Amino acid sequence: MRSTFDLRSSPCLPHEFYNRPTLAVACALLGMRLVRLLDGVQLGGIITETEAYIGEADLGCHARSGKTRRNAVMYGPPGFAYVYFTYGMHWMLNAVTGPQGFPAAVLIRAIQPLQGLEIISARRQGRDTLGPAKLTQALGVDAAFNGADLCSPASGLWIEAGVPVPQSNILTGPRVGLYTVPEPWKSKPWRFRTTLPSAPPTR
DNA sequence: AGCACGATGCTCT
DNA sequence: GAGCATCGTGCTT
Repeated sequence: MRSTFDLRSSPCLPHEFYNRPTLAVACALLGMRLVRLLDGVQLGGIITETEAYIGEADLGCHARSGKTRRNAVMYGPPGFAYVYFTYGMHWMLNAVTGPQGFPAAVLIRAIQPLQGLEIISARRQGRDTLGPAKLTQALGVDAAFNGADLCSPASGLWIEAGVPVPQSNILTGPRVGLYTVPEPWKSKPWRFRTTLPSAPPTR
């Protein structure tokens, strides 16, 4: 039984994990474990839904109009958090992917809570964590984490290896909420979901 | 179970 | 000044 946190071998996925085509990373992140160290307690869960946003050519991506102050982190090295604010109240968490200089990221849309269940439930007032703004609220992720290193526990927010998700358990579909984005970008099947590990409800 | 809508503020043109 | 990579409530089937 392992009851203590092993500081000698970092449990985090390495930066190279993210230095791959964004679609590959979006798939590979399913089943991985997102962890937030909040007030000395680990809150975390299995990533069950992601979306890919790929380069300036992708008109659904925030980089569609080039580099700005908001999206600058996406142009940086892979394995860092791109966190932005939207709809006047919600924070969104992305993992930057691909080589430095190429603006791309994976939006983490849902987790199934695994660690710190009571705190997560309290922060969510008993409601679910299936949704990009819901999970950031559950874990306490906000502007302070824009640019955070997802490959180091020192950042307080990282991603570890989790449970393997076979290809047959991955569902794809169009990305959510891109109402005014022109085709073909609006319909690209760049949303990925899994029903593992224990069949959370879909939304 | 599914729609309609209001909340609320930052970013970029 | 417009447009958001959303959520929760409340109302209708």
